[in-house]
Amino acid sequence: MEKQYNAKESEEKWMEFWEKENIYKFDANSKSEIYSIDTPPPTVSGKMHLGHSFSYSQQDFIARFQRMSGKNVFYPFGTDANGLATERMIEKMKNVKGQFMKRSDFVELCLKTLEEIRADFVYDWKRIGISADFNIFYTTIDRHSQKISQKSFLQLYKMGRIYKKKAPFIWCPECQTAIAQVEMKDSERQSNLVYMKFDTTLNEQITIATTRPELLPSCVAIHINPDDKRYKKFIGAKAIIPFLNREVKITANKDVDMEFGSGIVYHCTFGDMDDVRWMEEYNIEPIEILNKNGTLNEKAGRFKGLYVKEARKAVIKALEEEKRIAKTESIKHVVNVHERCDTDIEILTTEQWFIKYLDLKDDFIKFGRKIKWYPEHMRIRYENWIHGLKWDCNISRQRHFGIPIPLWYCKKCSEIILAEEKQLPVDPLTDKPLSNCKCSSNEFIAEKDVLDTWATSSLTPDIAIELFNDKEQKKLFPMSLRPQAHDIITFWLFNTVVKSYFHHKNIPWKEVMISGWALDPHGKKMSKSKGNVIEPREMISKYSADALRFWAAGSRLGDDLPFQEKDLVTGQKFTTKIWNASKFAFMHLSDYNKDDKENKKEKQKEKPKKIELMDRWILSKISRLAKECTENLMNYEYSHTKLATETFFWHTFCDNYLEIIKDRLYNSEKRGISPKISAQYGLYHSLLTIIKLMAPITPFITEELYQLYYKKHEKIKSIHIADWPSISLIDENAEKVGDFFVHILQQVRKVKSESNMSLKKPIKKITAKGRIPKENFEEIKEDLIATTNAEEIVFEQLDEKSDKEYDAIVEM
RNA sequence: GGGCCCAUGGUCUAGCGGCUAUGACGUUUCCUUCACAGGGAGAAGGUCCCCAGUUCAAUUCUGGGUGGGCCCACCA
Repeated sequence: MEKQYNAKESEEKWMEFWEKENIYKFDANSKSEIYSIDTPPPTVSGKMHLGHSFSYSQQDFIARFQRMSGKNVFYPFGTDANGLATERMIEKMKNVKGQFMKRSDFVELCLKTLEEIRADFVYDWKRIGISADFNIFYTTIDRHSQKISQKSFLQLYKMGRIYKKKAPFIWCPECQTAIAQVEMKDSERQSNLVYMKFDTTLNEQITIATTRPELLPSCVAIHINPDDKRYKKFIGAKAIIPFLNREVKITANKDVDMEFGSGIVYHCTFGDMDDVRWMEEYNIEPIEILNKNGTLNEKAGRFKGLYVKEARKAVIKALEEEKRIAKTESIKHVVNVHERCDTDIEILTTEQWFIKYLDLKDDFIKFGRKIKWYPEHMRIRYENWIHGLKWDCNISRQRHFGIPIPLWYCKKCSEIILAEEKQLPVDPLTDKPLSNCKCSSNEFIAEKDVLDTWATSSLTPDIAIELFNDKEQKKLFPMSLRPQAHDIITFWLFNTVVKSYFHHKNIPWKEVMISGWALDPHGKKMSKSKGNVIEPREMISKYSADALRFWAAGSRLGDDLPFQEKDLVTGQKFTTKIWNASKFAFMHLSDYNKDDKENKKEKQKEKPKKIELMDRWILSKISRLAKECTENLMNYEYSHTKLATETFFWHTFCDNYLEIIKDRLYNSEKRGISPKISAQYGLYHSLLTIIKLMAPITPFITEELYQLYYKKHEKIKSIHIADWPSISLIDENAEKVGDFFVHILQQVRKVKSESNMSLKKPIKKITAKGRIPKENFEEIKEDLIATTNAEEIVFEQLDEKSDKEYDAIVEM
């Protein structure tokens, strides 16, 4: 055994070993209970970040625990390669523009490129020890996923849940596609609030403040709060739009904030979703002036052809020329931008596909309550989101790369012709329907839109399960667990419940575990723009994957944890310590079974006839520990397992137990062979239990130690498929006596330390006082003399009146 | 504006109606050739955010406040 543990070498070795030996392979034919995990497929655009290593480690603790507990773990791995994020990455990598290419060519390029980078991307997950079965692999864009996603679309269509509608929706002029609510993010910026003067039919001007003067040609009404005494008189009159000399109504609207700007709102097409709502409420016709690429159209009159930002300047200039600007204020405000490209979003009326689901809010909440949430309070976020839903789910995107919406339109009668399930996956642009239209026409127009990423990612349980045959599928659904972080409860989790509701009339998983986030050292979110991003690869090469996982086990499930590099040192120290302790143990266990011939016939061949009291003590203590850890892990409380095992290992096992048994191990000629075998027995089982309890958290070092010694006795190929410890050797009296031992030992150490003595220095006499039976004291006396290095120890029984449980008088 | 979570020695964290409040990092004194100096034995360091209530008893339960984080909505 090497003097020092080489984490890098060892971790790479075992990572390859696990893969080669198929340690984590799912056995579809096994009769064991299945534990299935619907893992988040990480987005391939970009490297693994620290947040990933945090939450994936946490789910892996559970996967490994369940596997060792005898479950047949179904743990597929997928990547999310669908959607805009990927499209943009490929465009950048290959220096192309999707919109100038034939769709099929572009998609082919994307698929090819993804194939090139996949191994490198997935490597990160393997490297931190994720115990998924990487052979059960999917990407959300492969043919298999396309088929399932399109099938889902067709089924929903036939259920009457899908409709196409022309409606104002959030639009990104840069990507030129509709986007979802969740794809927007806030961007705070400095803008000018321009106070514009409009003429009115009352022959008195009104002043309106806006940050978007360029929308002026699209103004359809002016809104004033009826409670506003300043402007009340204008209600019912008309305002005249500058440059266009168009009259618009001035209406009463209670939604108007009298405090903001001048207290008057000009209602445009469309400044925000309020404008859309008001349009319906007041039955006003929109005047759309924006093209899909963000330029103004002919309805904008003299501003036609300008991009929004240019138009803003031009309108302000024109207003100035007519002396219509009262003042300009510089304000800080928040605008919505597309999270992928940081472009200001607009609201445009386009034709989009929707899933109708607003009527099912109550059912979704009911389903949410059928799932067991860890931690429980995360369910409230889910319900909150559902309560706040205002629109049906938009699922169409006007992009090249994505899963095509599987239908055509009849050229003659405009009838919709759906693809048939047997022809999936289908691309309407290159494929044709299998039969003619009812009107007997065989000419079709392809639907060009593709499905939004979430329309597919919400099917990950189906995608994974449908890789198997019908019989196996039944065993796999609903899945046991959905692990993920809390930020995507509102879309990925929610959308998956929705799809499962429609397709299975059932919840997709029985339990969900929601991880927190890895934050920067000051408790702030990590982001590229703040420059506070920590690279897991760097941390792994500097410390180790085990150290990183050890850190990830340090906070309760659901809690965010600020990352501090020094915490990785703790994990690293742990691996060193357990390496050294094992080195010691294996040295003393090398002759263990050999010396034990007399018992070899029996089943428990290595069990000695008499187990010494202090060995019964450690075995009893560790039995309790194992039980506690098992219960904790059943409830996803891996942090308790880590803390309890770590503390036990370091203090109870290393500082005390190893010191106590040294004499019996080293000096068997003096102490006898039987006490030595007893110590070996205690050592063998307590260390093995510790290694097993830590195996889910630090899989590499524990595998290394298992392979070095235990494998030849335990005969199982890897510790990660060995049995979870169910050791049950509780001995209350041994615990009581052992605790007495430890207290006396501590007392002696304290006295020595306080007088600056070496712990090895002999002492004359110890008077050990306690409440244990005298005969038990005799049993531990020799160990106690050896461990404390005392010449003489006398025992005194403490009586009932004493306020102390233990006491020791040390004479030097 | 709405919701959720969190608040414990300098830093991070465990915990619980009653114990001297857990552990790690850091600080500090000493020890150490026999697994480990990336170690061991000690020490110092806390009004368990504030206020009120429930209780024989509150760091723990309830209400209010303050501060932080996240999600959602709004932002003319």
